[in-house]
Amino acid sequence: MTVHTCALINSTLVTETRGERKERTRRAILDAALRLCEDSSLVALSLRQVAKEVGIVPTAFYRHFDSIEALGLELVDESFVSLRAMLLDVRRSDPAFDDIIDSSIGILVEHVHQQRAHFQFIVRERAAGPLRVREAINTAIEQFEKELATDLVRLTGTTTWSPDDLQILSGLIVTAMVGLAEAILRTPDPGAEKAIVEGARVQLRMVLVGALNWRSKR
Amino acid sequence: MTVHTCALINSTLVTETRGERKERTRRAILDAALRLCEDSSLVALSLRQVAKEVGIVPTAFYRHFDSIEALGLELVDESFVSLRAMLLDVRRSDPAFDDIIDSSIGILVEHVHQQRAHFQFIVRERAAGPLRVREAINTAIEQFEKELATDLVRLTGTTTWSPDDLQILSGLIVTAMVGLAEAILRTPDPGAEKAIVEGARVQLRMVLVGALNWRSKR
DNA sequence: AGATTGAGTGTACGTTCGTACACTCAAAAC
DNA sequence: GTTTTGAGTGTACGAACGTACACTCAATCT
Repeated sequence: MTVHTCALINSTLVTETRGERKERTRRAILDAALRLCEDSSLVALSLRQVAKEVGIVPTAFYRHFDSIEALGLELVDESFVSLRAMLLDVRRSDPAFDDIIDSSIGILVEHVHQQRAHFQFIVRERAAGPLRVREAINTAIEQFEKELATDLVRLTGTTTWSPDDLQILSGLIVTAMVGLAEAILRTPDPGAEKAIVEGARVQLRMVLVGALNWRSKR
Repeated sequence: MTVHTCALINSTLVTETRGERKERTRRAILDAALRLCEDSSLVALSLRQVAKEVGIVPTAFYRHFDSIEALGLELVDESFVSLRAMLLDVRRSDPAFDDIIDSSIGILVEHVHQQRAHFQFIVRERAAGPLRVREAINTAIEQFEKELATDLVRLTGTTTWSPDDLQILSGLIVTAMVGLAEAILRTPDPGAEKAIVEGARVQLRMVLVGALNWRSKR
């Protein structure tokens, strides 16, 4: 004589397929992990903390990830989706030539604020995460450098620049932009942030001046 | 009827004052901590691990530090002694003008190898350490930027450069050099490292070209 | 309608954690 | 020579850790 209740799971009326439900929990785990390691690191994050935050029992974690490290790799992928969205924004906007810097930096700053947790995760785990996570992040950043290098070809024309030098310039720009993101993330005061962003603009202009006067191959 | 043995402590014949002995243990703790957090982070380092590594009982840790965080702050100070030694080397060497870059980078690379653990510690904990540790590291790096800025005055003459722009240029150079140190630390292969160092040289030259053609204040 | 599946449960384990407290015993102070 | 001091010991605790194992029970499959 089972009472056939219209089952109430997680305080939501269910017309949810099994897969949807699983995906929802999975998302909750990813979000909880991102939130919990915000002021420490993946390497100091325990499976039990995550489970408690999500509201599941510790062993249920394994239904979704093999380990915290595997979860971390997933977060890396997810974070770099944010970054790619940013790059698309940058490429889509097609400002006048001497506005490229201001425009790009503006987009970066906006994305850092909107995806603060993702950027913070990448910056932190790049230096301190589990080995595989660090590797994944650095591979992705190298990929960005290569893409930026090909973008630069379009801007400069390939005449005076060797591919090597383009790659190196690209690395310099990426380093500066990562540095800007880091600086923003560690600066809570909006006033100080404005100064930092302005400084980054000037830095990129300096690099641009250097680039325009550069002659490859010597 | 006490046997008056010539006491053997830590397998060393003792003619050690009490203070010396304490200092020795303290050093052992600092070294052990630096070694143990090499492939994780301070935030994942336990007092018990450190104690076991040193060969003392966990509670004895408190005779030297209040907490892992306090130990971390000490390691920051210690690490920056290494960095200051490097800066002294850079300033002491007084190469021909267009060798400044090569010379400075050479010194940096050498110090990164010789003080690998310290550099790695700073880079990792700057991003992922306990709040106070992160703050201490960033304060010290900002200090470096200011010092470099005053050094740059000597090189450029203050005529065409505003103080602000000098500070900004200094920040760019420091960012690039931190980036170089990070890249070296994550690159085990000496061949790949050579390419990275060469890239950094070119980057600095690009920045230098930009600087030479820069005109402050627009 | 009945059998299968699998996300989530509950209990239970051996470890490790930080820390409290009472101790030892040689160096340092008197 | 006696007292004091303090680095290091030893035990003991409750809490958190990862994980093994047997479970439930609704969605899905047949």
